Amino acid sequence: MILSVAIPIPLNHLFDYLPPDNCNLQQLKAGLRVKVPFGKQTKIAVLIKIKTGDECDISKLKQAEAILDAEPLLSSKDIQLLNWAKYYYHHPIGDVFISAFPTALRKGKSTEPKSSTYFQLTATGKAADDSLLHNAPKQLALLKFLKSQKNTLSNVEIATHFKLWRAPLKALINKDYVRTCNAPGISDQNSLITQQTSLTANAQQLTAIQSITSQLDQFAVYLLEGVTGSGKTEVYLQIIEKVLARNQQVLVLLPEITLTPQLEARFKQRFAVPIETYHSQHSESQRQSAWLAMQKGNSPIMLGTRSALFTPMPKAGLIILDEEHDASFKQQEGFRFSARDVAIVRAKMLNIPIILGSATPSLESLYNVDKKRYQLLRLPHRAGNATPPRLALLDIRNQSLQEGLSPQLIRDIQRTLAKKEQVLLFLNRRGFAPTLICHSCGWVAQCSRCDANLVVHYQQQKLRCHHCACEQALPRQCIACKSEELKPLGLGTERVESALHYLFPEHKSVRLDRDSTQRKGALDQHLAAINQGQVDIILGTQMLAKGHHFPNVTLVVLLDVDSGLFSIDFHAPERLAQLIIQVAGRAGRAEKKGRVIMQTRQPEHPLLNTLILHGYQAFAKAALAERKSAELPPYSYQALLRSTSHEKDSAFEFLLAVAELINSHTSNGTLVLGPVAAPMAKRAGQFRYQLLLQHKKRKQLHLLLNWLMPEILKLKQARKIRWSLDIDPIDLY
DNA sequence: AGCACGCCGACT
DNA sequence: GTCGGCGTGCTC
Repeated sequence: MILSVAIPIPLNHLFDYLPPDNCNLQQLKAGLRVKVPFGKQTKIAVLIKIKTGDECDISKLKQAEAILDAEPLLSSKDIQLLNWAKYYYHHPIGDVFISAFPTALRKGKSTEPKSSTYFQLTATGKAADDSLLHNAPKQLALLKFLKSQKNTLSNVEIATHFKLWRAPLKALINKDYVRTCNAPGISDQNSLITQQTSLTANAQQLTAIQSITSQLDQFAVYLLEGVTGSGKTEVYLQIIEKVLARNQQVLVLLPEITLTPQLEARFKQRFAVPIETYHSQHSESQRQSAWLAMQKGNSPIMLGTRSALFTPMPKAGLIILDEEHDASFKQQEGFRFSARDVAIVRAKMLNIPIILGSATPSLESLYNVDKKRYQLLRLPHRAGNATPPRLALLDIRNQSLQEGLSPQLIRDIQRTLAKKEQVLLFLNRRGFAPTLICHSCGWVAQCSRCDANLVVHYQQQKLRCHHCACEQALPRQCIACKSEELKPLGLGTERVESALHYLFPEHKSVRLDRDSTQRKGALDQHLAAINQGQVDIILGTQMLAKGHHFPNVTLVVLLDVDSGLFSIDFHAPERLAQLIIQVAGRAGRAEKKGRVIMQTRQPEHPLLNTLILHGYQAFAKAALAERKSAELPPYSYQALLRSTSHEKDSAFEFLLAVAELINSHTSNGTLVLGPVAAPMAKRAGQFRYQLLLQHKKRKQLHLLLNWLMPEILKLKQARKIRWSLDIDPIDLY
């Protein structure tokens, strides 16, 4: 018998081993982790196939060191999905398979909790002596709490609750859980769902809930388009309740931002079942226990980011992917999968529904609605009395600006402040100024390692590159001509902040960007101050755009909307429109009506006008029409080959060789665009080039790549540089 | 990806 | 005379 295993290295084939000594051959199943010798190292691999001895030459096979799991960690459905992903993304099999596991399990950690107390408790079925827990304050607190419930819990129940402590510690400490959970064991989930009062759904919410819950037993993709504040979460919660009642598991995927705690709180308030969370801020062991709780079917809900996508679920019933347009669902290095696209394939393989939620759906998803692949459900109204904000362009051509603020804008801000309402200013550029220029000779401070200007940071008295780790002291004299006429050029949040101080000296303003919130807890402090009304003007970058509620903000300003209009990337208009709507969503969420002002030097711009006059749907329609006439995705399919090297020529020559390879092969109609220098041709000392492949038929593009990938590995140019393949790239950058 | 082997420049 | 640079090749 031979074990074919996937090893996490950049080689696209399996490696064969003989089973380890004293191993029960009956227990060998795909999905087990195996420890194997590999060259001079040992690696953790995943068992993919079991072959009989006569399929290959046994004589030069090594023997595996150990089988690490008693039962497979991946089911055949999981393996099927990972195999699909490996083909679709043309990525090495071992890398793909290992990405399904939390890092602790990738390193070979045991799936058994190793606490000695745990074993004593499970072995004896008795509650432990307190003195055993002197090193484990959390366990001790839990045990003391459970013992205090003596009148409702038997000793065996105390031990069982305690046994489960790792994953749902908080849920256990919650009295509601203990009360509703007389016979613990997740198999009886119904008793764990709290019958708290859910909010009364409005007509649209009800339609959405009913459409989905009436067909929970089959695959379907629902696009839930809900404007900001329309109550998408309530729809999710009511549907999840139905899925839990069917004794099934739910995976909720969220963008990589700090929204998880808020949603987690809301879920915990609603459901008294264990709820797992899975994101990069958790420790390795926290992620392992969350993953295992789902994998064993012990927990019914997981809230997680992209990396939670492959978490095994023996009782999967529903996948929800919120903010589906968000770019963070695409992995941007290594195995570059789209969690949204793979989640849909997963739902299809499991024959369960998937809900994609967004206030600003991606153009691909709207296209799929058009093609009747997805079912559109709309929540067009804000909950309660809140009215949608009014959007307006403010022409700043020929206006004398004070640090980027036009006279009319300053008057509008003053009026809003006079009404004791808050103002939110958005500028997606941190630092004081993006450029430092010599007024005397024209010298510009540039990064030595990147094709980028250094950004002036006045508070720190530094010039910093926003693309690598480079920084230097702010010079007093021009490096070229020694003149002292150095001028900061352009606008960053730091500069606007100082302008706000002298324009509105009576009013408190706060700046929220990566620099001002680096200190742990700083962001929360600022947000608390804002919500307590201690702040009049909120100024910030991208991080303001998502999720936060500022109920007293009635004026939202995008200081410079033009910078988003000139990108070479065809995704840029879509991104900008989504950003505008998301930022606008921060205004007037309570009773007060909100307005949004966008400063522009392009007041006639068709995209901006369509968005403002006719809304996001109309914008999306127009943008899709443009994509269609240009034969861009989703009307064609793309794959992007990137190369980087510290030598300019070798990065270029590699892609040139690839292009020649394709062109000399057969022309199956694949467009070969490039190689060209990346938009930022040099970054952190590395030269960057790219080659774009495009075809109207996905199938044809993938056939070409099937042939091309092994050929690339044979190219001698490939060994000198680093390269990667990105299927369905979302930024050509 | 690692980690070896192997053949050429600056050092005790 | 060695130490060590990274080009090339292999991993069941």
